[in-house]
Amino acid sequence: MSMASAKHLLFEHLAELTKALANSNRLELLELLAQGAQSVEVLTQRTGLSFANVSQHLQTLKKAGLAIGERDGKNVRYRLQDGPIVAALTGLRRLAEHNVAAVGDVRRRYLDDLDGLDPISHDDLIERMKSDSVVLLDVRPGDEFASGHLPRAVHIDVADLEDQVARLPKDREIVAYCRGPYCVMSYKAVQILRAKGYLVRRLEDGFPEWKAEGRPVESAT
Amino acid sequence: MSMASAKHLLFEHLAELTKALANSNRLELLELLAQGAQSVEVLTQRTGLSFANVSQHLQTLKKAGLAIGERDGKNVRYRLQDGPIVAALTGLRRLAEHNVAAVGDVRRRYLDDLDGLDPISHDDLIERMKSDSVVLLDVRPGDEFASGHLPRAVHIDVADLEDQVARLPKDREIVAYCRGPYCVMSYKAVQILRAKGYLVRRLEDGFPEWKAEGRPVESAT
DNA sequence: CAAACATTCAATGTTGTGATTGAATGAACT
DNA sequence: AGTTCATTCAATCACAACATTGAATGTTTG
Repeated sequence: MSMASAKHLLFEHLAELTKALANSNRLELLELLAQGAQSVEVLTQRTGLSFANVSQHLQTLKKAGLAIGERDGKNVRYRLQDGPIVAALTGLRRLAEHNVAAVGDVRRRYLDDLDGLDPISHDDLIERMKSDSVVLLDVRPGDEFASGHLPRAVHIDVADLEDQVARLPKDREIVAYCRGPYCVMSYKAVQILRAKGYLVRRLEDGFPEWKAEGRPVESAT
Repeated sequence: MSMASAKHLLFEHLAELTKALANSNRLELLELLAQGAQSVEVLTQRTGLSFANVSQHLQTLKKAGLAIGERDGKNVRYRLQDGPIVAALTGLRRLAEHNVAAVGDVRRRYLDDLDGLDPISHDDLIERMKSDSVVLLDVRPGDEFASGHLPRAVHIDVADLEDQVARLPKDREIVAYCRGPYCVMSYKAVQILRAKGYLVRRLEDGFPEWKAEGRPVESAT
């Protein structure tokens, strides 16, 4: 094999991997898998696709080395393969936001406008955590919180936030987070809390991105 | 437009962008464009594809907002659009090296074995540059060096290295770099120099990646 | 062992992508 | 103005990707 063809082979492999990512349904599945392992059934419900179609896309992801399926009783639970998958997706997302005007637009229109304040960056949060000057609020569903969350985060499902708002202090800033940059739950939480007079901001991105950067996380015991 | 469909639209856009990347020929073109602006003719020569085919792929890249074509006299010169394109590609490349065993293999077999020493990281190089304890060696063709290079880098085309080796000091470590992680020129340079008793290592990745990270560069005047 | 269930497989039709060809454009030079 | 050259466009064909359907597999439960 000549040097030139080896190089060409490399691009072929890279293209093959990229093709596995280049489908809106698979991107959505990957975002869901980034929250934690899920059965095909749950993924079918959340995406609204047909059962067989979800299974087929999962096979594609598996072949590309992006996802793993493991039998768990009657179900097969899929999860992300280890590795820099979330980092690569974040790179693509940033590129899309920069280059495709529509992407930035959609996000601004539907999400940022709900907020109005800049989200807090990961680095800034680390600083604030050192001085213990913030309270972290995880507003994802309970099972996702259980499978991993930011250190010392308080968990209140966004659906229960109105009722349980008293668990949060008013004298410290609250940083809310959820699944990722397109997840609306933390936006909603900010809305609710701000209406009640809390000092609250969103965390940039969400839990999967935080974890992918190798930052500290903890799991329910 | 409901919230759910907005989210779906987002994945659609993201998939569209990713599709533009998901082709080996376009990935190769992007790598070439990352070196600097090129005419269609030159790109045709370097890739070995047909003229019309290259043009067609370039249109695809343009539509996706990845490349720009500008008339320059008789020729149209294409270059990368501004933005985090190289960063996104680096993310994909790292993912491929991690997940697709063959990619790492090919690279090791054809490149790393030529070297044997770990490349120096960008952060480490910044440190070494502060103390002025290294000499940077740019072994790319002259025009690419002219359109941008690392600060105070010495330029010797790898083809002229044997002849001009005397321009390099033997009492300081040399760090050679070229186009990127799959570029063989810096490997070759290391081979040549090491055979002559120089203390030399490769820089991790190459010029486009360095620049994309926002690290200091300079251009010929 | 049979029934129920979750998942995968195989076959099909439709649509999209990539390469090739030759014609069309449009700037520069004579 | 007409010729030359680089590039793009339009038409075509082969082939791969996607969603759908219904049948097949394999696991738990009674």
